[in-house]
Amino acid sequence: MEKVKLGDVAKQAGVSPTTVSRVLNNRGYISEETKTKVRDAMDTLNYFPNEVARSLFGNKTNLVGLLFPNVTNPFYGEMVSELESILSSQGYKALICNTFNNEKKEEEYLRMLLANQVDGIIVGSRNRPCDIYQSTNLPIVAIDRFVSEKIPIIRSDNYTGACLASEYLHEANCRNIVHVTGSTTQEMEKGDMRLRGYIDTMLKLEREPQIFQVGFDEDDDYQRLKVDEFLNLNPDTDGVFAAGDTLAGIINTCAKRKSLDIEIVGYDGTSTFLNLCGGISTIHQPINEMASIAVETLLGAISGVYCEDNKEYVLPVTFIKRRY
Amino acid sequence: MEKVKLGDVAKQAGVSPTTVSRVLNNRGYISEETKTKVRDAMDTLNYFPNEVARSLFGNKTNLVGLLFPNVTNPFYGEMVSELESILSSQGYKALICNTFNNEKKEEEYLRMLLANQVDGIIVGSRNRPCDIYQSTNLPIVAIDRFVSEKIPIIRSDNYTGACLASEYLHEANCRNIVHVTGSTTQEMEKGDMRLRGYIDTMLKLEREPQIFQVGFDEDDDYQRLKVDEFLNLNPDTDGVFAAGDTLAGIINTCAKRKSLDIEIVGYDGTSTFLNLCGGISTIHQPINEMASIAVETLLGAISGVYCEDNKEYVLPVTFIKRRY
DNA sequence: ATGAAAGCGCTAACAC
DNA sequence: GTGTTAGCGCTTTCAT
Repeated sequence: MEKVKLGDVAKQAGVSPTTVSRVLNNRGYISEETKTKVRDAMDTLNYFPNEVARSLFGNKTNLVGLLFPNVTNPFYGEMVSELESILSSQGYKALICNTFNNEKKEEEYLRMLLANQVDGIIVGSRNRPCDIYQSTNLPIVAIDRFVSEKIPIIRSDNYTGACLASEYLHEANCRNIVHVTGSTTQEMEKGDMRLRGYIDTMLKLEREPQIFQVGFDEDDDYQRLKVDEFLNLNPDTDGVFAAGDTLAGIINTCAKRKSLDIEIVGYDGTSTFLNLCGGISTIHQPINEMASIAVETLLGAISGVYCEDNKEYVLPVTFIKRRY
Repeated sequence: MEKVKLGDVAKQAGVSPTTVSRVLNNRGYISEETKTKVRDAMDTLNYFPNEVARSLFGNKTNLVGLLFPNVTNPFYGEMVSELESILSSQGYKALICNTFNNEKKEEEYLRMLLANQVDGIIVGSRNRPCDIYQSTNLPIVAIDRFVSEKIPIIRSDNYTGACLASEYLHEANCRNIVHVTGSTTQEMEKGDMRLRGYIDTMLKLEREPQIFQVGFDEDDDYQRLKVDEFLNLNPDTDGVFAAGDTLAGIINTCAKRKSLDIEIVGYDGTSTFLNLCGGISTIHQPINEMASIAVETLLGAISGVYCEDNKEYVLPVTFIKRRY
């Protein structure tokens, strides 16, 4: 049961390879007669073309690299799922890469993707971008992350989302509102619009911002430990704006175990979170729209559409209130 | 900034393409002198080999197809994440395919994967297997699903897991224990060991099994609706073994909204679930081990290791008790 | 120890 | 309308 190739079909149909190729691609003029002859041959031999050979010739693989921290995180999971679905509907295939926010891994993956001649990349890793991004002119778009001037960003309105969350907690009469975030370095803080939105809102309300940082690269158990520790030291906390839903869930569990009643607002609003975590409010990012725009922008770039420098697509978020 | 190819390196180094290829692959005898000459040329030109061309020649792509319902589901998300990580560490790349349990989609993806010359496939879709599986002899392994005699299965011990869950609910003094499952067809019920474990346990305890089926292909909102309806009709339900954690979460939310106190046990035990859903017990599947074995088995098959017919790897589960 | 030439499976000029 | 030929970028016999 050897692999059937174009030449075999040609022989079977009694024509030249070129003719078979023409039938395959619907190019040039071919008589209906030979067309059916070739099609029959294909059917009986159960032929399908070798995409690797086609890619080599055409310099086009229809392959897109998806570079994200980890599909285990529901936000990235849903994003990747949606991206793949859209890409697939457009005839593209998705290579998945879990970077775990590791610069080194990201770099390796990038090399791999380039070597495999992907037509484009969608990147959502959150580590410092590596140098390769500067030296390639492969079409790339980024999700909620700055990579380089040339690479357009698709993100939700983090600042407004944070304001909504903070205002809600204020209006819910929380007395000690804390923002729990993954950001840990100065550099990250600078670009962290969720943090900025929180701080600005608190200041506007003439309240003191209170930030608690858990490393977002740390594993869940470590985060749980840190949160636990924090709540022990600050048992009067009664309002939390968490920078992500997973963190919100962890905080919720810790609070419940201590019988603390804390009003929590998360960020992301994935369907997984909405299903699993009924009692927690959140800021919903429009993942589907973000994915749509990301793919559209990428495929545009692939087909040569010029994209201005520092382009950003900022999509609106919505507050989802839930208290069972 | 054209793409650098092997020939360019050869020219730069003043040697033949063959020599460059030899250096690249560490084959044959080459003097240290030319080796460094070639390496320098590669460096200055920033050369990396075109994997598509290599694949075409070598008839090996190092590509593996991952065919799963949807990475949005935390179980598949973590499974795919883990599979990709392991594959990547072994020099393989992962093509992700979300089938949404759609037979037609699965078939399209399969064709696509075959056309793209993947070296193997790991499949976790739950629909009826399509015919292609019979006609190919590409290495394939399945996660918790029968595809064909030739295709080994890796699964957790669904039967024992269901027994553990049911026994727990019994011992927790639940008076009305219901099993909520996605299975809807007779065919599915037959192979559904979680269902069987539940029924057998109930009978052993001389209790009446009570099954409630929500379509597992339906979207979340529909499931929520069905569960809601069920709880309206059966408000005395105080114990539920849910066939999956997502379902468990949905049931939990519905119950809380009705202020019903229901002891729930889910199935999967993903880290996402454990993070987001603090109060619900579950049966934990060893996803990492399953992924390990799946990849090991697949790579074995790829390198020609024979695998007996109807091979099954059944991994032990653990009960995780949680009530905040 | 190195190079020339053929070929992986497919496509596109260019002929006829 | 259809076939002949060359070539995508790389690897590998087979010479030398």
